[in-house]
Amino acid sequence: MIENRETHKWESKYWHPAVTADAVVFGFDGERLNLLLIERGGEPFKGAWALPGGFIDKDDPSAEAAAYRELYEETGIKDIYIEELKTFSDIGRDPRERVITIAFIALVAKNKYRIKGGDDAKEAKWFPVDNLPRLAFDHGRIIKTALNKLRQKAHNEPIGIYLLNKEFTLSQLQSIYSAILTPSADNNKILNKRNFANKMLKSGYIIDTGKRLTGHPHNAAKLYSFDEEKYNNAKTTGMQLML
Amino acid sequence: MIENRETHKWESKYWHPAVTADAVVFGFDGERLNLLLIERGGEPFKGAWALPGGFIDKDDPSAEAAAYRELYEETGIKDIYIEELKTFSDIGRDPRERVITIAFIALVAKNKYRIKGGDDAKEAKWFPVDNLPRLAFDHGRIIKTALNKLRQKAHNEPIGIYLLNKEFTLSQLQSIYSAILTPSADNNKILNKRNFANKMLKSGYIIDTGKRLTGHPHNAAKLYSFDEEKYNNAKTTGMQLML
DNA sequence: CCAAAAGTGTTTCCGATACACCCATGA
DNA sequence: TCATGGGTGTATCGGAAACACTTTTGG
Repeated sequence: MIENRETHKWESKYWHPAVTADAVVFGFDGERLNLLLIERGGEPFKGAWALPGGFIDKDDPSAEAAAYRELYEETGIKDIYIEELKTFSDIGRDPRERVITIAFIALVAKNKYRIKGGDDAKEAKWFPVDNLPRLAFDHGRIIKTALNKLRQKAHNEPIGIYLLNKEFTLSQLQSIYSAILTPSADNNKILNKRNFANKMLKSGYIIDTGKRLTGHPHNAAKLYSFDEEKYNNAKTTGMQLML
Repeated sequence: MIENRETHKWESKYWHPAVTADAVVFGFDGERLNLLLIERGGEPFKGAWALPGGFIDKDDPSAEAAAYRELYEETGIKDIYIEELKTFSDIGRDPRERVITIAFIALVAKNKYRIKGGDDAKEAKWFPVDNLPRLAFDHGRIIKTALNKLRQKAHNEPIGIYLLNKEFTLSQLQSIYSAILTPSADNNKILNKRNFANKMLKSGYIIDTGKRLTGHPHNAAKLYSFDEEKYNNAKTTGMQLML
């Protein structure tokens, strides 16, 4: 959110609302699913934490581009997976004026970035999804919606990929799925190492790089990468992709 | 879209765009998937066909409510399944001014309504999805997106239900899935009567009403209904719902 | 030498699929 | 009586799940 922009004026037959683009940014710390939030410096909800985002500018090419821009300005994160979640348009979401929010889900390889406070020196910080601070506006509801969608998607799409580095081990991938699906019943199915590996490798777009990850007191794990092209083919051909 | 509203004025630090709520309304004529469109009476795109919808009013409780209201005003349809699809926010979507559109998918039991022209006497009409007229704005793109999502959802959710009356036969339901999934490869799987029936009945939320549909030169088909409560339970418990 | 986690072979079992056949009805 | 579509029993096959065992490495 850039301050000190000149004032905008309108006159129209139709009402024009304020519109923001906010992102629910998920990361993975190796054990739990995390969420990137920004501490609010001013009223309303001063001191509470909010989703990265802000008002769409008339020069933003699209809402998605706005979410991307805001995220970069506020946290320095870019080059990530981003996808629309849902709009939130109820009356009373913001005490100042009516605001329509277009919410996005973003998936980041968390360790790839050292989060810095944004341009305006507000603090950005990762929180485990099961231990969130006080949230501003209706962002708690947005996060809940995002979590549901993420869990849903985990069944059909290889989203875990986007939370890891380009090269990853199967157990890293598996622990992500555990973290995402934890409250769900079908936990046990995934927990089996053997079956998880089978499913991933059979899919055809998890590629063995030949490299291995060393440095722990046990067998060196194989490093895999994700073949996006093969995945896209599979996606347009048939279905039944993940777990 | 109600005309003759008083003029709105603003002044704000942030830009405020015009926002519409449009619905991609699907129906089923017993054979093919249909789409409800409205002929445009004025410029731009005069004579082309557009999705039902219009500008969100400041009194609409939400974007979804606005889509619902517009649909009712323009076609008389209400009490239907409606769900958000995606927003479309590119520059240049509307030649007059920048417009952000929140698009919805609606599913209707087509034969339940006799479509009348709306308040403003514009014509509303059903078209088979594979034979659409000239479309206004970027509505062709929106429809394409909606079709993809519908096909996607058909695999995981019992959406076919919403295109039929409260009571329906299994073959009606099956022909809907054929119509939705037609271009897809896994057509053959569904085409088998036996397996389709098995899958539906095993799910637990397709209930035999005990009644039967007579009047054709063959066996009277059983009428089923959809148990929404059981479905919602199944949904929150596990997954793997449909085809 | 042990603990911890990687990696892989194999059996079992259930569910999806395919096929087949009978039934009811109106023309 | 016949064409049409509804309804249902069941054998087969493949893939998911469960289990078990070996391997590697740092402490």
